[in-house]
Amino acid sequence: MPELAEVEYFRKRWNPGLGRKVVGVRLNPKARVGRGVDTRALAKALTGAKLLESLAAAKQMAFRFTGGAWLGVHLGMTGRLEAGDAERAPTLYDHFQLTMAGGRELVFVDPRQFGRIQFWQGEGVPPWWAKIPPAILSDAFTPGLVAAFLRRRARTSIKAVLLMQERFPGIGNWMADEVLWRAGFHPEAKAGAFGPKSVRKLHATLRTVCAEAMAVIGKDWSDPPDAWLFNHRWQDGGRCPRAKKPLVRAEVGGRTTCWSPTRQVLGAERR
DNA sequence: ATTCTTGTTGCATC
DNA sequence: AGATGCAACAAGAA
Repeated sequence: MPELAEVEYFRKRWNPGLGRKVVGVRLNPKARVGRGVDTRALAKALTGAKLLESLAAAKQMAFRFTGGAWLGVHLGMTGRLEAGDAERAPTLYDHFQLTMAGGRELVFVDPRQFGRIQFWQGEGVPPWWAKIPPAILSDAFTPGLVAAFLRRRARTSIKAVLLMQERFPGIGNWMADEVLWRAGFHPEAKAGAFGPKSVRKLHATLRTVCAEAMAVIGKDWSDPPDAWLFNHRWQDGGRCPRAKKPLVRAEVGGRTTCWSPTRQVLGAERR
């Protein structure tokens, strides 16, 4: 589920822990979400440390603690963050949990366990945080970067290319479809076929969709307006909110993809 | 019972 | 060497 804006939403769900000290760390040792993590070092560093701030970028979150300790969280497909008190009923999938001074519990829940946690301690920011590519909403994300990337992935469908985190951090399946639908490009168009005008259109639409998603979903998980593709893409018999014609669903780039055949026509990308 | 899934990675192949 | 495609991971939902 979690793409750019959902991740920002979940980041804030741990806000009740800000400024508080960790009094307990629990990682389900059998859970895959802890793969590759030095559990003992993590527990040692976080116990007694104070949570100073949280950050979100792409589909990644970072929680910074005193002592130069950082906890990274990636939600995978089904992960979520929750906060509660001692009254909170545990779920089968509470794989990682921080108990904070005052009794607040910060929990990472993830049934499918495609998500994971990371840990780092030292000066500056963790390497896995520093290497996240420039955000789509940042000045560093330019049409030139998009054009160069599309050239390199020339023979791949634009749908699959938009899902590549190394250039489009935070874009997931629904956002990719939303962008292509709004910009009027067929998901199976080859990335190499995009002309300069189409690259600029794609770049601008990426920014718009990210900004609107952050304002609506990232803010408080409000329901997106019906003018978005989002509300129609999974309904059987769903109709394009602009063309009012039936939407199509098919697998493109290995993922279920939804588009409006009257608005998204192969060839439009050549301009 | 079967097929589906808003993500990523590692590996085989081109 | 770099690009491309796909199975695998796990488990709930329809």
